[in-house]
Amino acid sequence: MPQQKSSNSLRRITSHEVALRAGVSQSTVSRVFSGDERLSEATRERVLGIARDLGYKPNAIARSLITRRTKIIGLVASYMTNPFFPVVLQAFTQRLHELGWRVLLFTAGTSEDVDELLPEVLAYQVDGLIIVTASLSSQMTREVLQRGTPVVLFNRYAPGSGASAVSCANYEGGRLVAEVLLDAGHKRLAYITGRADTSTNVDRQRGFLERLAERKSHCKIELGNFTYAGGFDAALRLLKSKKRPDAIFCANDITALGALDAARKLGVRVPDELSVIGFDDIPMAQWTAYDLTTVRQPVEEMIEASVELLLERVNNINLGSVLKFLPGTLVRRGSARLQP
Amino acid sequence: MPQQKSSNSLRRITSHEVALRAGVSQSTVSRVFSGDERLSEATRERVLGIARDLGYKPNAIARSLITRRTKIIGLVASYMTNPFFPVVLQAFTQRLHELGWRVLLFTAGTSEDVDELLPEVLAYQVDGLIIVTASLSSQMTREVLQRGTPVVLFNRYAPGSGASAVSCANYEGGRLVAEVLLDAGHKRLAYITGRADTSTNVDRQRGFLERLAERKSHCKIELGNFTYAGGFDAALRLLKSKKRPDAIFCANDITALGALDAARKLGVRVPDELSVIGFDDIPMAQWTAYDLTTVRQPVEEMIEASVELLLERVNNINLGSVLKFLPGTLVRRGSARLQP
DNA sequence: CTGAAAGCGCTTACAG
DNA sequence: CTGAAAGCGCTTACAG
Repeated sequence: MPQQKSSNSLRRITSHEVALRAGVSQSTVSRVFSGDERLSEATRERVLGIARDLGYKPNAIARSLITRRTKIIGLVASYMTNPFFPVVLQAFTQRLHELGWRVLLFTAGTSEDVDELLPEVLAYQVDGLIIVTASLSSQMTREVLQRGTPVVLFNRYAPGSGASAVSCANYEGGRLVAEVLLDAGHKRLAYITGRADTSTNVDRQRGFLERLAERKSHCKIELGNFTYAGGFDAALRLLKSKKRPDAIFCANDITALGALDAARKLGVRVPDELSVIGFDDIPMAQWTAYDLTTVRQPVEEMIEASVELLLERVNNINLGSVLKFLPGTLVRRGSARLQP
Repeated sequence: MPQQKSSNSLRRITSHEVALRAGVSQSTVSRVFSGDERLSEATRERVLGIARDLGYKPNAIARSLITRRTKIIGLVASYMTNPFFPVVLQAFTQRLHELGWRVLLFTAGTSEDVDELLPEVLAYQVDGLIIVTASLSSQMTREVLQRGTPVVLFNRYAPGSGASAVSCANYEGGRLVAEVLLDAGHKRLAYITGRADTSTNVDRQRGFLERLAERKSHCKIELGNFTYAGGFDAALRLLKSKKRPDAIFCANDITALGALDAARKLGVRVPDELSVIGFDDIPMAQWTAYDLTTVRQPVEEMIEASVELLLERVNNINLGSVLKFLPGTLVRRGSARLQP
């Protein structure tokens, strides 16, 4: 097949050309595609037919300029190494697409990156912003909200920032884990932390410790940093210590998988000698090598709630901010010895 | 803090307002931000200062309309359950951001979804398209290319479609695995397939089988579907059969992890009784529970090459399509008994 | 039910 | 070095 000449096929079709061929005004063509009611069936059909023939589709950029709505949501994500986030990302884009919105994606390593990147996102006039686990500086949050762009934080919250947020009820989740571990008679408890600057870690830890305290118990704490390697190393330290724990609660699943592999390496039998509980319920928690007992985040409901909160505020900028905490549920698998 | 009135802060600042305050024409403001050379330092500074005070940033949508360039790349991805793709996604957005491009994200389950979604992407006048592992129908590919939007396929290719593509040298990778397994004296080989309709699976399998045939060997084949569960079940079938294999090559890493867990469940010792080799080198391949020997895809180079191919074609639509295959490298870990 | 016209917020020849 | 003006491709009052 010879190299195809693209000279004429390159011309993007506009509503003017469709109008010309259909013998109507450009306004009429526009009305056909903007869902205007008052149009005779005849003209609508004719325009639609010609548009189809020509492969015409309205230019969303031009439409955005005049309507001052892009129908684009900016999605800022980080920590893609945690398998929880691809799942979340996928669910968000799926849901937003279903509702007719587009997603402009930003991934960031650090929160400074986010602050630098955000003006670029805003230049594209996104109608709203979803921040998945990346953290926004409170100053930037204020700026964004001030220009009338609603923000929803997912999996973290920042009270007083003006941003709405949807998160798992991490505090209650932490309490729940403390409860079931104590109920099952565990005596030497440990917690492997996530990043100290995240509300997820802070709340899970606080819930766990507070419930332990209420029941006159306590626990060792090791740093884990929300990573597999962090969990592995932390568990190694715990399991090699003189009074080895008989139960470890990990700040999230990926940490717990590391802890389980540490136990496996040391020959510590799970769950007979050691119970391990995580948080998230990522796909790997079900893998037979792990069979991880964990607190499941209600991802679907969290996504649904986030999108709803955001789109409400896109439509009505005057709505105040809302913090929403959805309860997690304990998923009992083989990595923890619990009462039935 | 009382509810803040947003009535006036909601007005988006335009170049007109900046011009007014700076006592210059709107054209001049525009020139400051479009990097026009011929401007006195004095006016440039003054405009910049006022813009900063007002929080002005050019509206990218308006700019896109007039320049007919959005600086947006559409990224279509699927199979987010395979940990390889989040890594790729992250790397792509990072790289494109560095170069000043934005990413409009589309995730799709099936290829029919992609075909349906694509016109929506195109409505936003994306300057180029990267398709990560999702498959585009050849008809849709043709349409996209015809309107002058270059396409790069990542991790698959479609010769004759007109789309450029970057992929790992999967065929050679398959041959390499055959070679090292035979060299180490393995006698009973098996291959666990991925999805039959993907070039990655087809090429890895063909390379593996052809090299085996050249060395007068052959292998069993089981269906794995590129998933953990698929790998697990396939390996279970293989390992329970009368003539149990002593080496399994898996179409990708996630499949191989399933296979390793199947071996673990049956008490088959790795690598003494069984060698397992994967393809990709996902983060989990390093986990101590797996320590997977695998063919590493040169992700960084592949991303770099894809972005380069794409942007070249964005700048010059007349460039022909190019298929690029980058060699993978064997990463020797503990899951296979190989010669040093 | 339909058209002419204004305008969204920019860039960029064209003059000077 | 700078300004006035046209125009990117739409939507949407305003008339009729």
